[in-house]
Amino acid sequence: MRPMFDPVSYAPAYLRVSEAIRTRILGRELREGQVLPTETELARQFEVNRSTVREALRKLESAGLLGRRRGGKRLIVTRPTREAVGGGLSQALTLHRARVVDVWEALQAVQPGIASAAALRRSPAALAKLSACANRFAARSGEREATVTDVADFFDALAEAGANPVFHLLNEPLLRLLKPSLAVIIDRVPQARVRIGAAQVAILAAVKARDAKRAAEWMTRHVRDFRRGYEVAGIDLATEVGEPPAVTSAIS
Amino acid sequence: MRPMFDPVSYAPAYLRVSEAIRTRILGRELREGQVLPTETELARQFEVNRSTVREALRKLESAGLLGRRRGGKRLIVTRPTREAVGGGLSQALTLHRARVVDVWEALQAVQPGIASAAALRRSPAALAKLSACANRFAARSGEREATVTDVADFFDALAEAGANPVFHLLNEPLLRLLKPSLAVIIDRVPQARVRIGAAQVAILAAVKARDAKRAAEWMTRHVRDFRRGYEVAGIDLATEVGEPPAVTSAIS
DNA sequence: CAATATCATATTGTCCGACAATCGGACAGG
DNA sequence: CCTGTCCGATTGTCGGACAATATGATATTG
Repeated sequence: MRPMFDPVSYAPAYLRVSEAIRTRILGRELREGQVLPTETELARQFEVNRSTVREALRKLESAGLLGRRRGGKRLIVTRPTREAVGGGLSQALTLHRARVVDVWEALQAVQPGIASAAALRRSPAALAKLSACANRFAARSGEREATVTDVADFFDALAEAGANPVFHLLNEPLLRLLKPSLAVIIDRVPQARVRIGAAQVAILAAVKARDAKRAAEWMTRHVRDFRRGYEVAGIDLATEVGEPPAVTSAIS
Repeated sequence: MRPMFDPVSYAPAYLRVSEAIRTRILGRELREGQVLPTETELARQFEVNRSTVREALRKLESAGLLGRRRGGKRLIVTRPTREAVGGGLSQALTLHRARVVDVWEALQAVQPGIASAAALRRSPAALAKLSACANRFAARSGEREATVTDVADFFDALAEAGANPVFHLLNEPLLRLLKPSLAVIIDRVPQARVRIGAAQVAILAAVKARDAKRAAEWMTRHVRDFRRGYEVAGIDLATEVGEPPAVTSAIS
């Protein structure tokens, strides 16, 4: 039978406090960079104990809505960094048992769109950055990890060039999850570097020429190449992605 | 000049504790559904105060890694729900000043891929669910909000049919951000319902026939239609998306 | 015996007060 | 201008306390 009443809702104080602050931030009443009142002051205003305020603050901190300047003591209003968002998302994807092939499929869907957005809207500055990424990759030899980073940077610069925050944010977790398997490809597929380099050059040229269609086409090929790379490298596509443990930020 | 030293790192105890627990969860040592030790016990094990443990727990709670059964007292290990992840992401996108057109562009890139994944891999059950969504939409009249939900449900069911957790997770925030503007379209564009309904039928047929190409094509048209809808409805594409304030979960 | 009411205990949510570490800024001296 | 010194403000952490209630065991009843 359909329940006659909804369950009565109750939220502990630390939640109400964090929601109150969150609402202010989302509503732009608290603007980015602004320093939050001190914990004692917040406790006074909300009429709760400082411990309660602190629990609320930890939630917002973890959501990336609050942060602090390096070495700073006071909390300031921030917007979630791409890294933070990407970390959360890739964490979630890991727990949802996403597989290498799932990530690849998503890349296949998203990247061509990103490439054409970049071609349409790239600024000279963004183009320069993209170009720098491609050059850095081309000049690299050996150094597996750095090479992987170069590839990711290229994708990232491309997303940035598209001037679409949605693309830029969605891209981050995908790249993060791509990296480990990409490292294996770089290691085991001799021609990988050459093919990636060629694709980057072609995409760069298309973006430079503001040719969205060609940028998307090359990107499609580029991503398809990764799949080929998985096969040649002998990576099981059904491998679950998982960030290497202890990659997170806290240090002793 | 390049700094000679890296900044010395220090992490407060509540962070170290939360990272320790997070690592255990990510490493599957703590499995989903498992109840966490009590706060007192954790405090004993980590050799910190209970207040400190609680701050750590709030962080993990906020990340969606811990939760509790409805009305429950003890914390249990959970994986971030799609809603939680989507909420965080759309919050971030709001603060990054994503515009309607940005979300639309992302949909345009992602949805065709989702549609073809669905066509390739849909199970009979998923197909039935998708079909039910389409029917519900078709039967709906008036009720703007419910109609919008129907549309989102269709997209969601499609993503689910694709059996790709990446798509499914990425889809949620996009839909969430789409909704407000979609509501306006439904309100102001008379032919919107008919066109959406027709697209759903066509996509459904393609998915049923396992015709990935056709599913993607229809989806492309479908999404393009939304853009047309924005124009007809007079929605400024540069409007920033923003969730309606106070939509969050906490109640007095 | 199954279902239910009763009760004791464990656990969480919240408060209070305290203190060390350190950040931020003022201030003085070279 | 850079450096060293001081002080107050603020955070991180602790210990203890208590009310409310979820949990699990036990007694009661049909």
